[in-house]
Amino acid sequence: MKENSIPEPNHFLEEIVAADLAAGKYESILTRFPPEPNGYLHIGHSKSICLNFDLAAKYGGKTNLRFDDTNPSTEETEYVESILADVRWLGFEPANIYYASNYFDQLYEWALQLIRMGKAYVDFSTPEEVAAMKGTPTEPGTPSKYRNASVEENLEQFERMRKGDYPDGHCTLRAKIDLAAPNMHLRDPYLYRIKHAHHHRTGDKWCIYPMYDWAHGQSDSIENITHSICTLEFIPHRDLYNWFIEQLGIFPSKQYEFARLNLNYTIMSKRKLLQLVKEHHVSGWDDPRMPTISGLRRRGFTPESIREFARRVGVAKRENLIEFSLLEFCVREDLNKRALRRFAVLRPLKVVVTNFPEDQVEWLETENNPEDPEGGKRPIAFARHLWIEQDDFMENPPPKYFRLSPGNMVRLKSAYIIQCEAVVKDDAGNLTEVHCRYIPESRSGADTSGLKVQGVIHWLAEGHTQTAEVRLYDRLFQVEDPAAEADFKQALNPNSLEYIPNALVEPALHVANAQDYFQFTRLGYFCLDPDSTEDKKVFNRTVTLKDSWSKGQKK
RNA sequence: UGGCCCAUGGUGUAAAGGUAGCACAGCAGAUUUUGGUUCUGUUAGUCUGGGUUCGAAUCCUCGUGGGCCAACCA
Repeated sequence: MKENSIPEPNHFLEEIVAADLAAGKYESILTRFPPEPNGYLHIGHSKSICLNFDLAAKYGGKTNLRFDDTNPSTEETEYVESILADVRWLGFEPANIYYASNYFDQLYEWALQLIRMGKAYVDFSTPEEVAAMKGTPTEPGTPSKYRNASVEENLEQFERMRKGDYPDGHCTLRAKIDLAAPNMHLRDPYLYRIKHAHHHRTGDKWCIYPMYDWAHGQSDSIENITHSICTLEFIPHRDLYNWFIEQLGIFPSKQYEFARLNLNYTIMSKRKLLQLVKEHHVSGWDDPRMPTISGLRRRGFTPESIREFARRVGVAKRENLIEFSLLEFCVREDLNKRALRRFAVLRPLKVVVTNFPEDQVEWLETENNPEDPEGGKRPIAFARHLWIEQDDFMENPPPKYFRLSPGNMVRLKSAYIIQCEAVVKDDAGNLTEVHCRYIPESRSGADTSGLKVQGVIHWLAEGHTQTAEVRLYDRLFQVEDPAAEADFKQALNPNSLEYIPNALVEPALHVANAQDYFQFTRLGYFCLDPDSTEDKKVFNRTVTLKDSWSKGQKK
């Protein structure tokens, strides 16, 4: 690649790649996304996925997906499948799909090599003993009594570990590095532990499994990964990463670290997300309130909006807590352009148009998407009996209330202007009907009435509706940073989900497909939930529309 | 009190010794048959103290604040 063809970098990792390319250090770059298949991917992972794939694509390289499956007790095939599906849904296709477990044989050979070099030993100390012998950050560690066993002895014991002569936890293989190192990770780290567990890929072939540090850098090296990008908490591991590669004399992959994504009002810990699932605080990993990719997908977020979000949050090394409103902005921006407009009345209030004939239906039309000139129009029925949103009528309105109230006029979108003449209440004093007259000369597109009204509301004609269930979501937690709470579950928002079992929607929604994105006019963006049946559709609210009215009211 | 990483408006992120910019959020206005969209304007920032320099967000340094590290997790 010629120097003048190297794209302009936009963040420090791109600068590193651009500089490496300019210096001729690599002909092309290779990155990897290395999830552990012990849970579903979340929005934080999407930052890492976009970073790795986009970085490689921008600089003419490729990206592998590698499952970091070195711990059989927490990993499952279900997670492998969901991760791959999520990566693809986001719009990325890995150059290769690999597993760290593919390299178990090689890793084992390298462990033997390290033992022969006198740089690894089998230790029969208990975890507590090892912890004590590690010292503290200010005091050096003390050597284990097994540290100076002969190469032959270590080879023999490691072979017995591998053969299954010992129960779980009986001993470990440790690297012999530096017990006085200020970096605690260099104080003779564990390489292998015994786990008589069934592995999702290798089955029962092994009863010893490599630790992260022993597996990760070498896996990168085997694949010739040039830039191994991980999060900040792995910074102290970098010395170890380099040490192993140097000792083995293998391809020198390099590790770089960036700050992971944090989103306010939610959590990113897979452990905690698993807890929410297992304890049924949510319906599953794909509950639309979850920050998982599958949850966001079910909620109605588009892959494009998530990629745009990942681009906008930037890449740097300082800790951050991104505002949820940025994600909302990204999805609204995308959905505004593509979502089909439809009328839906969530909480119906009956309107009787007193001067419209009882048995007549007038067919009007309204646009499918005002942002899309090619979007076309659809017919809507107008009749004497209508439904409007309860929120769109107030008997005693505050100042600047533009909707319907006694004596006031409002435009029924794409139809007529109506004026409220009377309200009807039941014996208990509850509002049951609003009586209005319509202005025949005010028909949309043919308005000769000369009237100016400020409010425009959505509506449906009685008998020309379908009943649907609508699910409204709010933030899952009521505090900005639930992870900082003593008990994050105490911070759960009890009102994060509201069911509206009998909302009215226009008949056109009967043919809604799972991949459709809708805007229920004036209410927000919605999508079809997989819980839908032929008889009853279920819609999820992705996000509300921006609402400068209710915002002003709350003040 | 060992080592490492970090510090720019409310939130993110640029500025590689030379006018502190952009986005989101906020506020105000214009347009609008979605109180949406679009457009315009606007509020608000270099953690503190020293030093180097003609000139410091940037380099050095004393602090301060935040984060990470002593799992048979990744």
